[in-house]
Amino acid sequence: MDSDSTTGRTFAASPRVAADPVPAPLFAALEPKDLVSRIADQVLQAISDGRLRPGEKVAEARLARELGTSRAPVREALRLLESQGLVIAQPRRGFFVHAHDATELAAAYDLRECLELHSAAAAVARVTPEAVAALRAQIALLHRMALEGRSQDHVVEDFAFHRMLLALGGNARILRVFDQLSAELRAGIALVGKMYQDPAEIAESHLPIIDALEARDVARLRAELSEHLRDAREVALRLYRDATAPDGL
Amino acid sequence: MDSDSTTGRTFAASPRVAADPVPAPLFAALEPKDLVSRIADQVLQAISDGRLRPGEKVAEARLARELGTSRAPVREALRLLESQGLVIAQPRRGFFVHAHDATELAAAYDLRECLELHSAAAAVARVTPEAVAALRAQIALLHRMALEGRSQDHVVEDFAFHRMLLALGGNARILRVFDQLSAELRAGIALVGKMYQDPAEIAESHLPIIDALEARDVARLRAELSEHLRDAREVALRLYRDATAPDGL
DNA sequence: TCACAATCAACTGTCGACAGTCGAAAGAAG
DNA sequence: CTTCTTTCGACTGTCGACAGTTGATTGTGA
Repeated sequence: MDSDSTTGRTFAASPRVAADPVPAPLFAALEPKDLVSRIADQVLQAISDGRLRPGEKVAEARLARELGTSRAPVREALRLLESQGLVIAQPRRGFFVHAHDATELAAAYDLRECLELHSAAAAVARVTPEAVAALRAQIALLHRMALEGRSQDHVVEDFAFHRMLLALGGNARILRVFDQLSAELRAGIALVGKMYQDPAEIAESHLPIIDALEARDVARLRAELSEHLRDAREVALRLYRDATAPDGL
Repeated sequence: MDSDSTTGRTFAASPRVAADPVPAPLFAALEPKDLVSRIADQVLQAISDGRLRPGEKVAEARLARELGTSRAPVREALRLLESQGLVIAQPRRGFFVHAHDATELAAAYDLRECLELHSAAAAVARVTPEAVAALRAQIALLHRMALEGRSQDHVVEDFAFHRMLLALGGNARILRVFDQLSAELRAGIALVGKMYQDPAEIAESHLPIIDALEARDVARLRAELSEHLRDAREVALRLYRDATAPDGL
């Protein structure tokens, strides 16, 4: 897995894009073997994998038993995920995996478009040949995932690509919002999983974005991103409806 | 206090702007007397008031003693605030009030501009005479705060105005990000507190925004917002530097 | 007086426990 | 056989406790 821990407590940014003016730390801080973070990651994984389905209850007592810990760290981990919108707490009833509706999904994509388009200007201003190379490498990776049929990883790396783009913008705060957002969206996408658009085609569709970035053409970059994201939203919404409609009837 | 609980667990949106297509609930859900939320609000208040200064340690044991509760709910509340970036947990060391630097402050304002400009288009499309009236009423409130010299409340209501504007956009997800963001910014602003720009002038400066909105002129609204926010950022950054420089030397 | 080591109080991470609550299963009444 | 009531298991909210750690204080030697 290439993205960060996605629990909102990001310890180190992706090292592939030297976007921030940080002096490139030689050593990443040892991940403090934080029980809470590990539990949060486990639950996140379970949601992303679809082992925990939307609306399903996440009983802290049961989770603690299975993980072999006490309930205290489990509760804290769930609160962490709650603030990210992945689970919601109903007082005296427990935690439940957040079940999104189409409206929320659309809103999330709208927010995503907002962030990415805004960052485009800064990205163009700060882009370097190395960054472009890294982005192209990421697309190559996407292709590989497509060929190997690893759709789950494909989604992950797709988001990683967009994250790199955002990182180029240099706004760490925006990056944090995107991380939260992508965790949610990935969880939503996990629902439909296999029946995804042709992955190779998706990989392809990122190339015009890189081209526009390399040409330092803000308007074109914005246009390409806008179209790309609109497509992604379209696909996601359609898949969402397909996945939920049969259950509803 | 007019804004919501700002702990990220928003139970009801501001009722003054009928932006969402929600059927206007007659009764707000009774606030579940959630110990965790109340503790989080207390700490948030303390940070906003400046009783807890940036960088200061927030000892959960001490907090629990003073609040008369056990440490468990205090820890959960602090985790909640951690995920909002208001405090940071250092493993085995405890929680500390997040001390922003100028870069982060600028990034936060950048994100804010991103959200508000993006929502402008939707706001224009969905604006109603009632919404405009509510916004004008809010500005009147701002004026009153200015006259009465209640600068703390002035800041709160200023954010409330912008929140109303965003609510008009109809994207609940964006609203959530803004709520987090404004909690952070308010905490930062609380630092400087009294020496704020002329409050009456600030209240005045919102009027062109409403005019552009009423005229349903997206471009003008964007321009006005952009200028307004750039000013706000300028002031905030200058105040920040003034407030921190003397301490540094 | 200053640098360094031993000491110690306070705090964090985690645990197990208890009371109250919720929802489902079991049982009674029609 | 259905519907309402009762019962019961499992779970949540909160608490106090214990072990290990941290930062500061005190004490020691030069």
